Order: sequence, then C-alpha cells, then structure tokens
Amino acid sequence: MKLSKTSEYALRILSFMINSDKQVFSAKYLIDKLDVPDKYLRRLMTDLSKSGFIRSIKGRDGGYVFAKKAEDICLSQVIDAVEGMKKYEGCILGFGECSDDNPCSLHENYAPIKEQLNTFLTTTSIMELKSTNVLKF
Amino acid sequence: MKLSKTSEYALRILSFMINSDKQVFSAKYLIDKLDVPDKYLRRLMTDLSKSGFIRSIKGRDGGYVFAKKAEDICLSQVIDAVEGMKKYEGCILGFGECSDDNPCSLHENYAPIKEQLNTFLTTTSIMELKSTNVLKF
DNA sequence: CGAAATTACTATATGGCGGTAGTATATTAA
DNA sequence: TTAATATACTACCGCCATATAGTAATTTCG
Repeated sequence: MKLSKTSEYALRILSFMINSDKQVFSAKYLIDKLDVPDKYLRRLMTDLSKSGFIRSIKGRDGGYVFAKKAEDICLSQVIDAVEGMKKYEGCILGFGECSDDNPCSLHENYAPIKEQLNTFLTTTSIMELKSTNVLKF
Repeated sequence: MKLSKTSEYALRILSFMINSDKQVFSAKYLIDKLDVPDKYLRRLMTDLSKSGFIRSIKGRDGGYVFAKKAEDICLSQVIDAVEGMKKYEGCILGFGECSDDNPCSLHENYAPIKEQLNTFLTTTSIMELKSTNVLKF
C-alpha cells in the first residue's frame, strides 16, 4: 500500500538527512540531491518545521536541522503531519462505527491486518530509514 | 486503511444484492435502498457490467443481475476494476523496483504486512459480505 | 552598509475522484 | 403503436493533492 506522494517526499527527505554527515541542509541542496520538485519541497520543509520535526534557520547560510532526535520521530507522526493517518486507521468499508462490538462484514478478517499495519507505523522510527545502501527513489 | 469511495460503493451494492432474495435490481431500487448518489450509482453499475461482474437488462422491467457466481468474485477483482490495485500492491515508499532482492529500507518490516493484505483481498470473495445483520453504511 | 543567499508567504495552474445534469437509446406493457 | 420505464452516454462542476511562479522577509559575508 502506497503512501501519498507528500508522505513519500517527507520520508525521503528525512531519510536523506539521517544518512548524511551534514548538520544543516538548505532547500537548494536537497533539491539538487533528491528528486522532489523545487517549490513543493520548500513548502513541505515549512510544514515539517511547523510540525516540529525540523527547525529552520533563516538568512544566508541558513537551512534546516533536526529539531528532535530521529529515534523519536516515528513514521505515523510524519504521515499524520502531512497527509493524515485517518485513512490508515479507519474501517476498510468506511463504516463509521466499525469496531469489535459493532463490526462490518469484513472486520473479523481485516482487523488483525490493520492492527499490524498501525503497530508498524507507530513503532518504527525514521532511524529505520538509515541505510548503507544508496538511496533509491 | 480505507478503500476509495467508489470501491466502497461497489462492494456495498454487491453486498446488498447478495443479501436479497430478488434476482433483478433496477438502479432506481438500489438508489432507494442504498446511500449512493443517483447518477454516480448508475455510472458505477455500467462499469461493473463492463467488468463482467453483473449484466444489464435494458428497457422496461430491466435492471441488473449477477453475471457470475458471487463465490467467484473476489474483493481484489472489484477493487481493481473500479479504482485499481496498484496502490495496495506497491512499495510503501513508492520505489518502483522494490523487491526482496532490491529492497527499500522499510521492505523487510513491511513486506509481510503487505503480503497478508494482498492475500486477504485476493482470497476473500464477496460472499463474505453476506450477513444476517442489517447492512450499515 | 549593502549585496547575496536563504526561508516564508500568497496566488495560481493542473489532474483525478466524487458527484450532477441532460439527452439518447432500448424494451415492454397496454 | 405508443407511452412508460429502464439503461447508456456525454459533458460538466467542485474539491483536494500535487505542482509552479513571484514576491516578501530575514540573516550573514565582504
């Protein structure tokens, strides 16, 4: 299951920052290294700043730095900040009140899978995106 | 994880048809019973006909009937017909060539979950939507 | 200081999904 | 044969995600 393009971009950027020795990353530098559209990346960086994952430094020699430890940023937080987690948490048939007590006809079979997905997203930090391999996208 | 609204509608309609004693269902009747917008349902029924799940009968006293056994229609086929299965089958990070041999940094942890999801969708027929409970939506 | 480099903001395309409106076409009951 | 009932088709609109363009504001190096 694919995330939204915006979530992909966000994770790709944070992943790149983790895998680099640099501390400060200008938008220009990230655009040069990653396959993310110029203005879209800039706006996304502002969003990620407002969400508290990174911090912006204005002016000449400015850029972005991590605002918290990468170990403390989990996938679901990033996804929730840029596209929302609702679509990954809800009932597969879209029934508003689907639950163990009031299940839709697929609930019994699907609930365990959804549970695993949500556990994965909420317990995996972006440090998992650190890799010795070259980044691909 | 939620399906597209169109997939929801499609499964809701087929589910309703399974749970009824009727054989032929006019669009007007389905619209009256289900919470699906008039013209949107009509267009969707045409799509489901073209995909071979149901068959249309034109003219007065016309409507729609199943074109194949409900046991032979699985969830993934319906989803694929109306919204496509790509987003449920692809790499979570959107890497085109993500595989066991050439994995993205989340592949190892996410692949088993994706596998379960796809098995669920491809092995569950819409007969699973038959229920003694009242339909909810 | 002042020019250069950088982030922040606002406004504007673009494409797809969900939804609507009107018309054409087909069939049947009377 | 004709009116009624049904599906099929085409065109359009609104919203949201993605993407682009231009300008304003901020900081630092020389």
